[in-house]
Amino acid sequence: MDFAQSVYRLVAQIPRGRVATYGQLAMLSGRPRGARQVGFLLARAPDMLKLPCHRVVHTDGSFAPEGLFSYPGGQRALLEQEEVRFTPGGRVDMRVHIWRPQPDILSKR
DNA sequence: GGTTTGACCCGTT
DNA sequence: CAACGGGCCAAAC
Repeated sequence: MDFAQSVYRLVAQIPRGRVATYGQLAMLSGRPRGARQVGFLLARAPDMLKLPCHRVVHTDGSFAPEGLFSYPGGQRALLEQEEVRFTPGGRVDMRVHIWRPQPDILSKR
Protein backbone atom coordinates (compact mmCIF):
# COMPACT_ATOMS: atom_id res chain seq x y z
CA MET A 1 0.00 0.00 0.00
CA ASP A 2 1.01 3.57 -0.63
CA PHE A 3 2.69 5.47 2.20
CA ALA A 4 0.54 8.57 1.83
CA GLN A 5 -2.63 6.54 1.68
CA SER A 6 -1.65 4.68 4.82
CA VAL A 7 -0.98 7.90 6.71
CA TYR A 8 -4.23 9.49 5.61
CA ARG A 9 -6.22 6.44 6.56
CA LEU A 10 -4.63 6.27 9.98
CA VAL A 11 -5.22 9.94 10.75
CA ALA A 12 -8.84 9.53 9.76
CA GLN A 13 -9.18 6.91 12.48
CA ILE A 14 -7.74 8.84 15.40
CA PRO A 15 -10.64 9.06 17.84
CA ARG A 16 -11.82 12.26 19.47
CA GLY A 17 -9.81 13.11 22.58
CA ARG A 18 -6.74 11.15 21.49
CA VAL A 19 -3.60 12.13 19.62
CA ALA A 20 -0.95 10.45 17.46
CA THR A 21 2.61 11.55 16.77
CA TYR A 22 4.24 12.07 13.38
CA GLY A 23 6.78 9.39 14.13
CA GLN A 24 4.12 6.98 15.29
CA LEU A 25 2.18 7.36 12.06
CA ALA A 26 5.37 6.93 10.05
CA MET A 27 6.16 3.78 12.00
CA LEU A 28 2.69 2.31 11.55
CA SER A 29 2.93 3.05 7.84
CA GLY A 30 6.14 1.06 7.55
CA ARG A 31 8.59 3.96 7.35
CA PRO A 32 10.16 4.35 10.82
CA ARG A 33 12.23 7.39 9.84
CA GLY A 34 9.59 9.13 7.79
CA ALA A 35 8.23 11.49 10.42
CA ARG A 36 9.07 14.58 8.40
CA GLN A 37 7.29 13.12 5.41
CA VAL A 38 4.18 12.66 7.51
CA GLY A 39 4.27 16.36 8.26
CA PHE A 40 4.64 17.08 4.58
CA LEU A 41 1.70 14.86 3.73
CA LEU A 42 -0.56 16.49 6.29
CA ALA A 43 0.37 19.92 4.96
CA ARG A 44 -0.83 19.02 1.52
CA ALA A 45 -3.69 16.73 2.46
CA PRO A 46 -6.83 17.24 0.37
CA ASP A 47 -9.36 19.28 2.35
CA MET A 48 -12.16 17.05 1.19
CA LEU A 49 -10.77 14.23 3.31
CA LYS A 50 -11.68 16.30 6.37
CA LEU A 51 -8.85 14.77 8.37
CA PRO A 52 -8.55 15.59 12.10
CA CYS A 53 -5.04 16.94 11.58
CA HIS A 54 -5.12 18.73 14.94
CA ARG A 55 -4.85 15.30 16.58
CA VAL A 56 -1.30 14.89 15.33
CA VAL A 57 1.39 16.32 17.62
CA HIS A 58 5.10 15.98 18.36
CA THR A 59 6.35 13.07 20.49
CA ASP A 60 6.81 15.41 23.45
CA GLY A 61 3.21 16.57 23.16
CA SER A 62 4.01 19.97 21.66
CA PHE A 63 2.15 21.43 18.71
CA ALA A 64 2.70 22.30 15.09
CA PRO A 65 4.15 25.78 14.44
CA GLU A 66 1.93 28.78 15.13
CA GLY A 67 -0.28 29.94 12.32
CA LEU A 68 -0.79 26.61 10.61
CA PHE A 69 -4.30 26.25 11.89
CA SER A 70 -6.56 29.11 10.86
CA TYR A 71 -8.87 28.28 13.75
CA PRO A 72 -8.70 30.94 16.49
CA GLY A 73 -6.53 29.66 19.30
CA GLY A 74 -4.84 27.25 16.96
CA GLN A 75 -4.27 23.54 17.38
CA ARG A 76 -4.36 23.76 21.14
CA ALA A 77 -7.86 25.25 21.17
CA LEU A 78 -9.13 22.48 18.92
CA LEU A 79 -7.79 19.85 21.32
CA GLU A 80 -9.23 21.65 24.33
CA GLN A 81 -12.64 21.23 22.74
CA GLU A 82 -12.09 17.49 22.95
CA GLU A 83 -11.28 17.75 26.61
CA VAL A 84 -7.66 16.88 26.17
CA ARG A 85 -5.58 17.40 29.30
CA PHE A 86 -2.31 19.31 29.24
CA THR A 87 0.85 19.27 31.32
CA PRO A 88 1.90 22.35 33.30
CA GLY A 89 4.37 23.01 30.47
CA GLY A 90 1.51 23.52 28.05
CA ARG A 91 1.86 20.29 26.13
CA VAL A 92 -0.55 17.42 25.59
CA ASP A 93 -0.40 14.89 28.42
CA MET A 94 0.80 12.02 26.26
CA ARG A 95 0.60 9.47 29.07
CA VAL A 96 -3.16 9.89 28.91
CA HIS A 97 -4.00 10.74 25.32
CA ILE A 98 -1.58 8.84 23.10
CA TRP A 99 -3.60 6.80 20.62
CA ARG A 100 -3.15 3.04 20.75
CA PRO A 101 -4.77 1.54 17.65
CA GLN A 102 -5.52 -2.15 17.43
CA PRO A 103 -2.70 -4.02 15.60
CA ASP A 104 -4.89 -4.92 12.63
CA ILE A 105 -5.68 -1.28 11.99
CA LEU A 106 -4.15 -1.40 8.52
CA SER A 107 -5.27 -4.83 7.40
CA LYS A 108 -8.94 -3.94 7.42
CA ARG A 109 -10.56 -3.19 4.12
C1' DG B 1 22.43 17.16 -9.55
C1' DG B 2 23.97 19.77 -5.42
C1' DT B 3 21.72 22.67 -1.99
C1' DT B 4 18.12 24.29 0.79
C1' DT B 5 13.98 23.52 3.26
C1' DG B 6 10.62 21.55 6.43
C1' DA B 7 3.49 20.28 10.47
C1' DC B 8 10.28 15.52 12.84
C1' DC B 9 13.08 12.90 16.46
C1' DC B 10 16.61 11.80 19.86
C1' DG B 11 20.28 12.30 23.15
C1' DT B 12 22.89 15.58 25.84
C1' DT B 13 23.58 19.69 28.44
C1' DC C 1 11.59 22.46 30.49
C1' DA C 2 14.61 24.96 26.94
C1' DA C 3 18.47 24.99 23.92
C1' DC C 4 21.68 22.58 20.90
C1' DG C 5 23.66 19.34 17.76
C1' DG C 6 23.18 15.67 14.75
C1' DG C 7 20.53 12.64 12.02
C1' DC C 8 16.75 11.83 8.93
C1' DC C 9 14.30 11.95 4.00
C1' DA C 10 11.53 13.65 0.13
C1' DA C 11 10.36 18.14 -2.32
C1' DA C 12 11.43 22.15 -4.22
C1' DC C 13 14.65 25.28 -6.11
